[in-house]
Amino acid sequence: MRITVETVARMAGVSRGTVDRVLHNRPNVRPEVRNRILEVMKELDYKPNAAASALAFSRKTRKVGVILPQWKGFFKEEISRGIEESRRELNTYGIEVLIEEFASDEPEICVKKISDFLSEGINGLCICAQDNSLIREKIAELAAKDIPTITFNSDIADSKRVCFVGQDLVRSGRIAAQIMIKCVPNGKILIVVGNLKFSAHRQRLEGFFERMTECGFSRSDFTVVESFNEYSRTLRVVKEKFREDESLSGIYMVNESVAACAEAIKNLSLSKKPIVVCHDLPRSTKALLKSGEVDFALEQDIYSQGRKSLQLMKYLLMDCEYVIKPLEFTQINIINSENVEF
Amino acid sequence: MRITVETVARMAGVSRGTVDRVLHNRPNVRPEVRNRILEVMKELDYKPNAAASALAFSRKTRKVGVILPQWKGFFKEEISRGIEESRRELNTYGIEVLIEEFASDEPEICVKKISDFLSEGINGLCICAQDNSLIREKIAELAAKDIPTITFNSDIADSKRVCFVGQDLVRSGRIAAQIMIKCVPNGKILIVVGNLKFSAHRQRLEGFFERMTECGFSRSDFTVVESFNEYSRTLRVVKEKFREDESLSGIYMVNESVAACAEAIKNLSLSKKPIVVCHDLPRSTKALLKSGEVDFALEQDIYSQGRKSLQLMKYLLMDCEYVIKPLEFTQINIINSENVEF
DNA sequence: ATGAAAGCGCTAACAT
DNA sequence: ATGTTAGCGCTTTCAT
Repeated sequence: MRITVETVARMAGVSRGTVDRVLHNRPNVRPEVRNRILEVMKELDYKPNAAASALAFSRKTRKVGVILPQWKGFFKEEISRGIEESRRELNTYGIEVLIEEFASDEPEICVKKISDFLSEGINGLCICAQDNSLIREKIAELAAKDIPTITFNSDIADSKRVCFVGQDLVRSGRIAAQIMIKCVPNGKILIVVGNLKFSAHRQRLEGFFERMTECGFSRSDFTVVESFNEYSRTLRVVKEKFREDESLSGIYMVNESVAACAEAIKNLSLSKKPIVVCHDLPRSTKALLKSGEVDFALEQDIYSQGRKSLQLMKYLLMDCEYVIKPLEFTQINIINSENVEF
Repeated sequence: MRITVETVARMAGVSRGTVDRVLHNRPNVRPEVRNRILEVMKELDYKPNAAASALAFSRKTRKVGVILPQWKGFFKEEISRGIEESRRELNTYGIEVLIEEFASDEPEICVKKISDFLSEGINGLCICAQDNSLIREKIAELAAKDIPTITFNSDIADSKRVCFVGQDLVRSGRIAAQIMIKCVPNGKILIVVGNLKFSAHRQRLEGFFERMTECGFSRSDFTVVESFNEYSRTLRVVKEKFREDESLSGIYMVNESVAACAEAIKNLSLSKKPIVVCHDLPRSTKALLKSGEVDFALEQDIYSQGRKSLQLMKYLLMDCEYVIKPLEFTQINIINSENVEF
């Protein structure tokens, strides 16, 4: 015999309605009755049937808003794929997913979009946006109305968000360092960082230096340059640095212009190609791994980030017992020419 | 308005029952009616509600048998964790999961267990067992009775199984080679293989040599020894080889005695520790990664293998449109000291 | 504070 | 070959 709410209700001498109230920590149950039901549930090892939950829950429809930066290309595709996959599942639960994009340098527009969502009556928000005080305040406003926010891919620190879903940046830097240590045990390393104003880039560097220091390297083993994520500038500075110092035997790319770095190295026609470690895995980087111009890439798994944030939102809306940590880190995969997937 | 079987049925001027028949490719629908329904479904972009499916499907209960080798320790724990997680979900679908273990060197016992499952009336089988003709025949017998079999972790080649869920062994060897190439660009490499009679070990070696050759290495750059997965023997041969040839600067471990290799190297107190690349990630190897005795491990993700095989079995039993490939490869992760999880 | 009952979308048995 | 109908287990009004 299967154990259902009915079984529990009968055993506890109450109705299904009351059992349901206990199951979801809802009010209007006498404490003694609540305890009795809790005991029966434990005794029978009762587990609610997720399919039945979903179906019944779907009677009342809810809405979740998703805000994305108006990017194009790989990042957009991957994050959309994750969102789309979850959207399907959430629909099964009667949760509608609304998606809006905004130019990442216009936080006012972003806030406006959130306001619009609010008038549409959203019950939760998933947002990928650069840290900004206007947005931070808006999240506080939602929180005051009991509308949970989840940030993903890029966190809005110290905001009233429920959690952040994304990469552990410091750790990703440490992983990169560890790879470098094994491939370049004693040469000098060039670090090309996009922009030291970006906290994401700073955190990666921090992790990288942290691990390098633990392994006995010192600051003098590294040369750091900022590329400001511009192709031509990157091309130029990388070439310059290699001409200045022939002993450079590794490059760590903490920036978005991986292709420019690769190009620079190609142009230099060095006697020994330096080891290249970079972050993220757009199609261009996949090609560079295959051609051998990049040796290792650390993947963000943007797809999972989109998916997981909506998934967690679902739990939130259904008040499941699932415990959500403030930082929900996604896996960091090490990719080389042999385990890239196209 | 939500699009349900009802919507489709009305639009096509038929009943829900007929729509359901079309949805699951069941007989007794006139071809013209079937086509009309198919068209309406496409037009409305109808997607069945998974929760409702699961719930209704669960009315009739089915059974799936799982056969595992009687191993202890890490492998067992991980595979069980995967099976257990899926078991929960399958229960939601009214699918009962029966689990049996057998000593891996006694295929007769294994066949007997399958027979027992058969009398219990299983509707599908997931099996992890070494390739063996007795088992292969048994799988054919099940197939004749329309009971699908899925092999996982270790395949039973050329059998009537629906698919194999596990690692792409050749590819895992290639990934190992690529790491070696970057860490040991011109030293010699010692390859410690468990047993050349194991096709799994041979396939990994094949992939390794394949990639090495592509990159200009030749057979003379490698020394291969068989360890027969015995601790003391491994310890001895590894020491021997290093004493014979001081230029060895990398070890590729295609065997189960990673700890023995690590021990050997420690004992030798070489001036420069060789780079160590190995397969699988039991707790002992995690510790060796942390301590720096092993540099890279290629993870099998045994957990996912257990989970995925039951997941696919569910699709099979529900005749979903999901397309199952004969080889369902699981991800191969590269692990170093900084991305191990304990 | 608790109970009763309707219904979520689908499947399968039964009826036609 | 097709239609009708009774649930699957849970949530949520509405009564009491």
